[in-house]
Amino acid sequence: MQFSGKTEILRHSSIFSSLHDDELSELTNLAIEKSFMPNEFIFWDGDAPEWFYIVAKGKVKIIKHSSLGKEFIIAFFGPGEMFGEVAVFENKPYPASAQTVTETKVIGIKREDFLSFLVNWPQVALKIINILAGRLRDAQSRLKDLAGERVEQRLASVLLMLSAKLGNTLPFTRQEIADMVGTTTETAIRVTSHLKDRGIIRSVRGKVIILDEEKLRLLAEGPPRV
Amino acid sequence: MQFSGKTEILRHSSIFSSLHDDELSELTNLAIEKSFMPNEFIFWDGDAPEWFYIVAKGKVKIIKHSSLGKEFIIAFFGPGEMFGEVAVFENKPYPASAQTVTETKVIGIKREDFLSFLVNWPQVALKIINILAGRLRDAQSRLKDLAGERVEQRLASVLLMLSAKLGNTLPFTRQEIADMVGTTTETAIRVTSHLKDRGIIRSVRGKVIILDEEKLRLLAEGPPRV
DNA sequence: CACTTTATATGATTCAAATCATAGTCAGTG
DNA sequence: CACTGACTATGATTTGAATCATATAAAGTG
Repeated sequence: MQFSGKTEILRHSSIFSSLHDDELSELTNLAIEKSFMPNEFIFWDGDAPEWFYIVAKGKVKIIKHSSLGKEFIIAFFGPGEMFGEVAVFENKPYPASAQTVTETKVIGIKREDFLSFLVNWPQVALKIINILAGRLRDAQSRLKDLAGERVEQRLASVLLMLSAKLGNTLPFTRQEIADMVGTTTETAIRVTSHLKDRGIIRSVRGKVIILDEEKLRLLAEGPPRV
Repeated sequence: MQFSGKTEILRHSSIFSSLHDDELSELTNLAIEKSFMPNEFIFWDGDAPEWFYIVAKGKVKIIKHSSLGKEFIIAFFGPGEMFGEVAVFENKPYPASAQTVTETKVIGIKREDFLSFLVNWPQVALKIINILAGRLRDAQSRLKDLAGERVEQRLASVLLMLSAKLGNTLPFTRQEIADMVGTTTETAIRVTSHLKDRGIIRSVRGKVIILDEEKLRLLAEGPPRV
């Protein structure tokens, strides 16, 4: 049996890792590979939910635009992570847009093919439930932050959430951080500068390096009770 | 075969409606009923995820508190709706608290029992995926609103979301609306008064009645392009 | 039925963050 | 290697909404 790159990618994805070779090759037959340049859109908010995706290579951001055009970043996804699933499982238009950040390859599976496959593989369904639950947890935590916390706290929370996933070096510009935190670029710069002055982070062009996770956590958890 | 109230509740719940009598009675054996007075807590943010719940009667709100104690309402759930699922599926502490609003009865199923049951009933798993996807869609839409829209728009969005589920008469106080919108009670009162003056809603103590859904939708979708 | 509590209402003041403005710096490109 | 666009930086000003302060009205409660 010979495996293409597609199979290997699926094997290492978060939701299909429990499948064995023959199941994987069945799935591979349903999957196609697509390549994108940086900043290309994979789908737009409102498009019909034709495809379910898994990132093979690169980085994808899921975004929504406010009524005035301001961008809000819901999530970044890297190799092995699924996206587009909300639309596919509900059979409603994509609720957000997916745009590449770097040069990116994705695996796409047609909605109906994926759903039929899912019926026969309950353990994949359970894995998906697990991932959706995690994403819901994150979303609810961010909702609370956006509704009730100050920018500095929210920014600290976002940095912590990212570092839990990516480690201490976070490859994001202040603009991207602002769009995740729900603030402006200027304010994100001011706040990160302040964190830098206090020795909590180090800041390079296009990167933020967390130096003192403990202090950051204190910040995220509440205002300093002076 | 005789069915208790529990069975009938499960039969009419969103996730178990596809099950047949013997499956339902199997499930009923795992389920217990609990009753709560108004404003009682069913679980607290941070508790161990022992139980998965379905509302049998009454109304439950899922809330998170900001670092300063401000309450944010993630959702209200009524008869037939599940809650506590995020914690159960992730096997991590509940990410929010569940508090009754009215006198309430719930059906509880032990985490392990429910997960074992789920393994054997893929169609229930698929239904859960569907519901989680819907909740994630809502959460992401609210994230965008909180990050980028003004209070009036956010409030309009929340009213629309509620009316899609509950009809034109919304049984919530301004305080509850404020806690869903992510604003203060005073501001929620000011904004709803303004909507009332414009004939978009009617406002009674503890209730908001939507009169002009179309105008409300325009408000929610963007600032009037003057 | 007096009394307390909860909900609605509205004005005055403050404040965090957005907006507006300008400038320096680094990276990639022809 | 000059040039252009993206990124970081910082000051000045404005503003939407929070906060603080009262007041009235409706709903429970002993």
